[in-house]
This record gives sequence, structure tokens and C-alpha cells, in this order.
Amino acid sequence: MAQQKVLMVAEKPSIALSIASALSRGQMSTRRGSTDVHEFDGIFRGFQARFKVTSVIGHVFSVDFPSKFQDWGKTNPLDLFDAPITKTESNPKAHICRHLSQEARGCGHLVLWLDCDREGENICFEVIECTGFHTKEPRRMVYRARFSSVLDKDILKAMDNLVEPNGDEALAVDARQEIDLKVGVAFTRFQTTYFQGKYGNLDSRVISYGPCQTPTLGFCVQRHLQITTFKPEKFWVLRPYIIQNGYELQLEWERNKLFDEDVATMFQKLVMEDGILEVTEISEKQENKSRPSGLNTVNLLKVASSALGFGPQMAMQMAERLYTQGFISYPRTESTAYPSSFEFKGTLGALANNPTYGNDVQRLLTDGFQKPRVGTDAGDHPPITPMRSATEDMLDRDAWRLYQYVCQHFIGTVSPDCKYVRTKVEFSIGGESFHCTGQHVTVEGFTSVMPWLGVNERNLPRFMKGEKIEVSKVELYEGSTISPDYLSESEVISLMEKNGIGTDASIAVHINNICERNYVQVQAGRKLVPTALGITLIRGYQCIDPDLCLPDIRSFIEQQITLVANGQMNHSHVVQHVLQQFKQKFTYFIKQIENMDALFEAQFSPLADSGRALSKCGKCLRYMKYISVQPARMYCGTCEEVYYLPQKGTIKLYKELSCPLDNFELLIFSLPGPEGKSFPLCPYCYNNPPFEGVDTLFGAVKSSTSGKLGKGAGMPCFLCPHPTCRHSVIAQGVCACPECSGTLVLDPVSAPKWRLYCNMCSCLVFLPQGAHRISTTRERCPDCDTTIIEVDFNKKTTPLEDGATLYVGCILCDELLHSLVEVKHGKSFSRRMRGRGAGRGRGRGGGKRVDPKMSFRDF
DNA sequence: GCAAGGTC
Repeated sequence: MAQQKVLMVAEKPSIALSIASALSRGQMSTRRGSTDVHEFDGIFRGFQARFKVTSVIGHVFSVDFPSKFQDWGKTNPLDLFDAPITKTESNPKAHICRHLSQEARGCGHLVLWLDCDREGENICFEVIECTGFHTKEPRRMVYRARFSSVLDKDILKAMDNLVEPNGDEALAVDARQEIDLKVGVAFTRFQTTYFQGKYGNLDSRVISYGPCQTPTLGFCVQRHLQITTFKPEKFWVLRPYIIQNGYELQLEWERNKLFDEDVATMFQKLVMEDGILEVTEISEKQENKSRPSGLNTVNLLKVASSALGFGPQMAMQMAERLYTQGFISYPRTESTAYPSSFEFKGTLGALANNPTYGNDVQRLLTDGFQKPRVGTDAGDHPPITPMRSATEDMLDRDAWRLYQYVCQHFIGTVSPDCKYVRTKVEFSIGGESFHCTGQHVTVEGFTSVMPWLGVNERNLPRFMKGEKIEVSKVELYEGSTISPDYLSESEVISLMEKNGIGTDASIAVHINNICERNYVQVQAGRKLVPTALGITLIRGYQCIDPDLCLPDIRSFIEQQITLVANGQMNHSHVVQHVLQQFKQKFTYFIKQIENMDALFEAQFSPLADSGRALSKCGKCLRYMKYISVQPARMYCGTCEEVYYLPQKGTIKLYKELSCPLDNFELLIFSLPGPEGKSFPLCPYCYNNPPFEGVDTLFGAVKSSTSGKLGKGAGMPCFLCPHPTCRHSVIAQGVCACPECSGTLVLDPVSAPKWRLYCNMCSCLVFLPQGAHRISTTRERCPDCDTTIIEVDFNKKTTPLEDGATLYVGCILCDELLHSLVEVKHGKSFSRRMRGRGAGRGRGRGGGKRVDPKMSFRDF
């Protein structure tokens, strides 16, 4: 009988490697692919089999709207709730789907080793889809491996207990994806367009909304409001002092503090008049400070932020790296309880020879270690623990600090509790009670490895019950209540966790999101302080529909999709039900938006008032205003139109020239830096490319530089095929780019460092430096079809005989010009270009060819 | 240009 073939798929390459190593006992061969494929022979369900283990890289697909709904201008956000959605490959370049389909060929069995959570279950079905195992062929079997660690024994155990993938859990994730997409995108598009169209100084390109990010922002703003509405109150504290055995000691008042000065003063008088304290009680109490339970992701992130000063994003990246290097266990887990099978001895043993922790660990191994405190078992992965001993020189500084914490926490969980004796001495004077307390540690326990949690020793002088002591002074301290501080990042993480917002893996992303959108700023001590924009948004939701920014919005979604996961409700029924509710909220929100707008009006400046007059509108011939805050744009107050500009550069009026197509005055845009391009553009054409096909013709430009060009990634003059305009690619283009399919165009404002740049890539060519003027002519080289340029050399530096300055020629064929040309980025282009240019070359737009790409390329 | 969830 032919050998069976078994395909196994993990969620990420590192897990595929662990699985293959465990099942093959290290005897596998590995070949490269979209992700590595490990192969070996073994026994599968009693038969000889050939195993192939590979992986995906997280989700294979993500949801989006079909292209018809992608245009913000043409889609009513309300329609998004009922729009179809499509699943497309998350990372098309990785070709994961093709990879899986190829590897599945000839395999009779598929074993799914995705992470054991809902998302993993959903990815199982993505894999099934890609491999073609869903077509019901009875002989092709699908199995699900359930494992909670990548230890060999756990993998072997999972292999012996294969189950079926859980379709309901996968459907719950489908439901969440659709709800999150539709709700988030609809609200985001609506409020972005509404407010960006009205205010000039909103300092965020996108005014986003999301069921996780918005409640997270809500926490920060809530605290801000508590701070701003806080009213300090004065209070008074009575503080008697005594001198006992030569030490001065301040006693605490049983009443703590009083908010009435007269009453406090009265008590002070009573105490002073008495003047003698009597020791009324001395008590001792054994106190216990519990060791920690296992470390989960959220707690790791909190410690990283509050004690190590690492933001969650960075902490996760470091933890991930420590994990892939094998130093710590899987860092994404909700569980704080160790599984019953957990090998404490093995884990401790791994650290036995560690120079930093070896001593602590060996003591635990010989004296016996504690069973960890009970935690919660979320059923995902065990708590985060060290896996392998590391020393300081093996890791970079930050990674070492994080690793140290993981070790300390783990050792702490199996160490004894900390025990101490608390002594309280109580006094009476003038009818009032006071006390002082001392602490003495009897068992350091886990605090020896986590010293920052240690109990402070506080010694008290000796006292006898009934002893009488003279008061040395009685102070009436006046204090004032202080407002709470802004939430620290670590507190925000706690709140998110408590309210079920985000997952261990995504909490960091949401916090990052509200920072990037300029809703909050991270200030000293990693405090999250909301900005004017963040505050205005939340106050706006609060006055229209507070649900929108409350954490319950997430719990509601989670609770609904859990019904799907548990098989209690049908997937599409739940999706329709939830979307219906959000659609209603959305309609109401739009209707009430003016209430929110009133808050924006008070905080931000209307478009019409912001910016400075820069260039004339081609429609009304009045000046338009330049708004420099992102997104940079022009605003015509008369036509009430906004024209977006390329971002992250400077913009100027271009010699009061105007576009022959629409009469708008031209602008010149310059990217920063000595090598930043400068190019003219017409604000109207940039937003509304006038020539059909320019979009597709220059598709490469559109996608490759969209980051720089910003909104619309529109059509600057260097892409314009206008046949006669002086600024189009037809007039300014010189020759084909040696690097790509673009065209080298003259940078019109590059004097005196004249240069050509490619209109599609970063290729840069220096022309004769210091020239007075360089311009393109209408002539072209008879040999290579390159545009003839005219150079007006500087009188002092002219290379021409007799001090002549004017010179006309082809930069490729003319010896003199060619010797003065230098390629900055890109290959030497002389020979190649000559070869490519010869004979065919470019025709000018005015002539037979209007398509600049065809005329410049096509060699 | 948009969400949240994987992972890199």
C-alpha cells in the first residue's frame, strides 16, 4: 500500500518547527517555501506515513469591503452596514494560500495545529479552505490537535488525542470580524469627513472610531474630567511627638484627618492640656503577604510599563523575541494558573546554573518549593515562564531586564509567602487615641527574589502597657486633598483587561492607536494624557450616545458572538441583530452630530479661518487658503471646496503660473532633505486627474509613493501627459529612467544644483552644477531621442571656450554635457541609455504619441 | 484614509 501523506499546519513558523522536532525526534529535513516545510517519516494512526509540517503566519485572510465601497466620496457610510464583505489574503505577497494548496496536493490527512483559541479555530477553517480539504472527499480527513504548550510531551499527547475543528468558534470570529469592520469603518468615515471638512486645525488625518480604541480613550478622558472638576479640600491632622529611648517618634491619630479646622484645634488643645500619653495597648499580629500567581501577558505588560518603562508595543516585541529565541515560554496568555502537569522541577532546573538566579533556584530545589497560588485558567497557554537560562551578555539591555522579570516572577510563584510581625502600640491622651506601628520580617519568602515587593522593617522603641510618656510637641498639620493623577498606561491596561477590551495580543495596538491618532499623549511616568481632540470626541459621544464610548460596547459584541461560539445561536442571525442595533445608533449619531459639532466649534477653528491665502482658485479666481496641519490641503472659502495636497513637504506658489486645463494657479511641492524632489502641481488636477488612464497608466506611482503624495495620491504635473503645457511630463521629461519604467524629468527649481529625478522611483541624476539656467527645449536628439536641453552656464565657471555661456545638447550623446552629468541613485546610465534610446526612443506629445509611457519606454 | 484580530 502506498505511503500515506499527512499535512500539518501551525499558526506560525516557530511552532511548526517545534512540532516537527518533537514528532520526528529531530530527524526531519527542512525546505524553504512561503514558510518552511519540515518533512519526516513516522506512524500516523497505525500506518506508515510521510509527514509535512508547515505553518501560516497568523490569519491567512482578512475582511474588507468590495472595491465598489472603497471610495469615500461615492459611498454613504450608512450603506456599509448592509454591504457585502469579502475575504482577501492578509498578506498577498507571502502567497500563503498558494503554498498551502501546493503542499496539500497528494495528502490524505490534514492536521491543524493552530493556537487553541477562537482565532486559532477560525484560522483552521482558513487553512481548510486553502488546502481544498473542505470538498467532501471521504478519504481526505481533517483533524484538530489541541495543545497548550510546545513541550515535546504535550505535542505527543495532542497527537494521540486528535479531535475535530470547532466550526462554531470559527463562526464567532467571522461574526466579530464583520461587526468590527462595518461599525468601525462607518463611524470613522462619517466623522472624519464631517469634521475634516469643517475644521482646519484638527491634528489627526483620520478621526477614527472603533469598539476597542474608543472605550480605551474613554478611560483616559474620564480621568481627565475627574481631574479638571476636582475641588481640593483642606484638612487637619493632629500629630503628637514623643521622645522614647532617645528616638523622636510621630504618632498617628485614630481619627486620621478632620475637615473642620475649629474642631481639630479643639482636639489639639485637649491633647496639649493633658500633656501625658498613656500606653493603652500593645499588640502583635502575624501578617502574610502572598506570593504571586503565574504571569500572564497583561501583567507582564503592566510591569513593563510601570517598572521598566517599556511601552506595551515594545514589551510585546521583546517578549516575542525572547520566546522565539527559546528563553521564555509563549508570551501571549491569559492564564495565571499553571496546568496540573506543569514541570516546576524542570523549569527550575533550567535555571539551576544561572549566575543570577542559580542560588535562589538551588535552594528551592533542595529545601522544596511551594505549589503556586491558585490563579485563573483561561484554557489557552500556561503562564509565562523562563525556558532556558540566559545571562546578561547574551541579551541586549532591555531584553535582559524583561527576561529578569520573567525569572523573578516565576521563582516568586514557587517561593514561600512573605511573613512578618506587625506591632501596634496604642496611646491615649486628652480623651483622644493615637498609635504607632512597627514591622519585623520573619520570612522573606518570594520578596527575596522580588525585592521591590519587600516589607519595610520598622523598629519601635520598647513600650510597657500603662507606661506614661510626656508629649514633646503637638503639631496641627494642615493639608489639602489632591486630585487623582492621569491614568498610567499600566492602569489603562488593567481597565482594558477588566472590561474585556482587546486581547492580550491587541491591547498594545489599541493604546498605540489612540496615541497615533493624537487622542492621547504619553507623558512622564507613562501617563496617558488626552489631547483636546481626544477630549472633544469623548465628550461628544457622551452627549449624543454615551454607549458609543463605554466599555460595555465591546462586552456586548463579545457576549453576542459567544452565543455563536457555544452553538446557542446562528451566526448570521447574531450578525444581523448586532448590526441592526449599531445601524440605529449610527443613524441617531448622524442626526445628532450638531451637538458634538458644538464642542468642536468651541475647540477648533473653522476651515475658513485657518490657513493663509496662497493661490488662486480656477473656478472663482479668489485666493484659496493653505492649511498646513495634516492633512495638508487647500481650501477655497468661496466654492467651499477642499483640495488635498501631497503630505510631509513644503508648498509654495509656483511663479503665479496656472494650469491650462482649469486655470488653477500652480503650486510647487518640495520633499525635505537635500535629495528631496520638487515638483509642480495643480491643486485641481492633483485631486481630479484630468486624463483618462493616468490612474492606471501610473498605477505604480500611485501605490509606491502614496505615502508621500497623500490623499488621492493624485496627479502632479510630472505625471500629466498634457501635450503643450510647459510643466507636463511631455515638456519636462528628458529620457527614460535607467532604473525603472519611469521618466527622468527636470527638477525646475533645483538651481544651482540642477538635477533630473525619476517620476516613479528614487533615481536622481545631477546636471552641470552651478549653471545659471537649465531648461528643456522642444527638440530631441536625432540619435537617441532624448530631449535636448539648454544650459546657460555661469560666466565664471563656464567650461566653454571664450567665456561663452549658452550651450545646447543631448545629455547622453554630447561629449561635453555627458561628462558633466552624474548619476546619484541608480546605475551608470550612459551605455545602457544610449543602447536603449537609439533609433526608437521618445516621441514628443505634440507629435504622433501622446502616451508618455509608451514613448519613453518601449526599448 | 477606515476596525480588530492574528503574526513579523
